[in-house]
Amino acid sequence: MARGFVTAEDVAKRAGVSRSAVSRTFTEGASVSPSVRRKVLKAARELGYRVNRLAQGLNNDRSNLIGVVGANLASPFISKQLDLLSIALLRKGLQCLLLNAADARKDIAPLIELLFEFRARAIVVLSGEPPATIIDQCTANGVRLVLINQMLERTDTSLVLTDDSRGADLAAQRLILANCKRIALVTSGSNTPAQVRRAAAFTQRMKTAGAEIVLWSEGPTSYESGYRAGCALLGDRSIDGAFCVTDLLALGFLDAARKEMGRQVPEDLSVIGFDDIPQAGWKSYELTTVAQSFSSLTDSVVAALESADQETRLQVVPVSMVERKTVR
Amino acid sequence: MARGFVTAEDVAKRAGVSRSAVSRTFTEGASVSPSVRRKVLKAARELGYRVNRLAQGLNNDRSNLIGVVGANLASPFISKQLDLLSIALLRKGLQCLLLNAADARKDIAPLIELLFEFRARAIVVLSGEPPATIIDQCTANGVRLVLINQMLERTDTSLVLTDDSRGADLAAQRLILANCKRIALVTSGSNTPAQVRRAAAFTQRMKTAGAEIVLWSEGPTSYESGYRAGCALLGDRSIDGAFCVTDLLALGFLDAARKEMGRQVPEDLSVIGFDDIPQAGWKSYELTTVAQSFSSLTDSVVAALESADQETRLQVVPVSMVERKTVR
DNA sequence: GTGAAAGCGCTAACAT
DNA sequence: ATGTTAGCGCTTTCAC
Repeated sequence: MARGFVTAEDVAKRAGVSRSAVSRTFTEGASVSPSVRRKVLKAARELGYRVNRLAQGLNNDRSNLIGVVGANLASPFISKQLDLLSIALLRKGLQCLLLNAADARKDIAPLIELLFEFRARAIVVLSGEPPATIIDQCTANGVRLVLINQMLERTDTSLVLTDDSRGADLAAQRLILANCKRIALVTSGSNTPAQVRRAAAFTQRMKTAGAEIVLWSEGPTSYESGYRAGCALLGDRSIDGAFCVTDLLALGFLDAARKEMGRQVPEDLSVIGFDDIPQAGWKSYELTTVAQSFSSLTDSVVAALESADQETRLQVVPVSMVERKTVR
Repeated sequence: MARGFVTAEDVAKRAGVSRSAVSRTFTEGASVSPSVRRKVLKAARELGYRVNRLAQGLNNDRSNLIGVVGANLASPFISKQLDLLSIALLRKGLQCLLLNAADARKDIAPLIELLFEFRARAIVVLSGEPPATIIDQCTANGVRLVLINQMLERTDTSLVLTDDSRGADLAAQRLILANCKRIALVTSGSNTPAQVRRAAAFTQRMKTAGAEIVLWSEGPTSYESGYRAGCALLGDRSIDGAFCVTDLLALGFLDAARKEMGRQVPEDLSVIGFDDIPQAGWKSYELTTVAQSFSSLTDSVVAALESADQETRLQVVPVSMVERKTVR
């Protein structure tokens, strides 16, 4: 015992009770008499006792770690999500084991297997989709899996989905209202399920409205990609509207339009984004965008984590149009 | 055994060896013959064996979890740091147990104690300063503590510090070079050690240069605070320069100057920030700022984590001026 | 309500 | 090099 951590046995000795009494005092809903309980608590406080979660977990064959895997943690959207989620988990007495999938992107399987080693209670996937075999293992081992904004249709995972189609539809309607005729649809080369859904719904709606669409889909989902899209597309002066599937793209696009291509927004170009990240509200942009509620997204994840049953819980988080100043 | 995890014993049986043989094959630098090793690996693969880190940790009295505690995870600066750090840790075979101090701010002690319960190998504090008693416990238990941008002077913790004074000095020099006479010094009401150091060094330098300083120090460290500062301060037309101790503040300040107070930047107002967050480079801002290298910051943290000795390792990460377009 | 004892899956002496 | 054994700190029957 090089390290000086106090054990339940130490506490038991000091309190003059058995070690099981100690265990019971720290176990929710175990039967201990008030007097024993008091003695134990006192001794524990004096000694600075803390349960060893490793031993606890070993015993129950599960920790109260929640595995969180995601990439792109520095992006405004993901970081906001992570911020809220980590707070919510802590409040629920759960801990957040964060695995950055930056290197793994395509294959988050090893990350999830690592989480198994820790006997994670549940796993939240912020971005990326795990292979089927991994999902099977989760189910087999009773590890609840919560996927955010993925496509997957299985009955044994929880899905939290933004209402992408509705959002894209809202954007389309607004652009039509602004009387746009020729519209840039800006997406990234990564084509995440969410982006695909947004683009599809938008295209659909525009088709029926009889507007023309110019599609751009290159590079990572970043400010720079949006900027590049703007520079490339806006040479065509007849483009009078744009829907960017992500605010980050929209912000870059906007800067290209104004700083590089001499466009007036919203006078001769209307732009709509998606997500409502904090920067969208900054005075230099005041981007009109489709907001997804960060807090209800987090709430949904937590609800999925807590739900007892193993069945699918498909939760869709609502969107709303936030009007600012980039649409006529 | 409701849950179907495979144990070392299962593997041992299948491979026809003892369970210690299994343990050894999965332990770095243990002596196993190639043939046994092969058999074990084969059996393990077939069975889908994964070591139980909980049991492993219980045995060694330490996990390979690195506790990361911080607040404000959604801010560009912190999220970038977290992104890099979580990647670096994963590469080193370490896991990141993330504790959001949003609720705890003042008192991160309970968070660190929680980390003790998990037998975290080391603790990285992204923001906030733990009380002395907690630091004692870390030392006593051999848990290395790495503090970022804090003030603390103790011999038993690792400190990673940005070269704030040098950075502030660089900013001051640049503003003097731009011939500014009356300068706004914008900081937040939270007055973190880093902010205090920057403000102090800046004031110092300006005093010797004979320039006037108008101090602002209110609200949280955010875009909005910077914006408010700009609106409040720039009514005074004689102010011709500004140093904001954080890019987020600078961006808000900049927007207030241009959008609200009718200032031309850099023509009649020079602005410098600190940090070089991604948004500082966006075309709407092109903020001249003092950059701290995110990657060397991360490298320093990892180095501190890995160093064998318990002694202080004060590492200062260098800064550099990045000239963009907000200073004359 | 309480204590004794078994066992969670693993690693590390200790023998062989 | 390999197997045997003894814990790591905890929870949970099982008697009382």
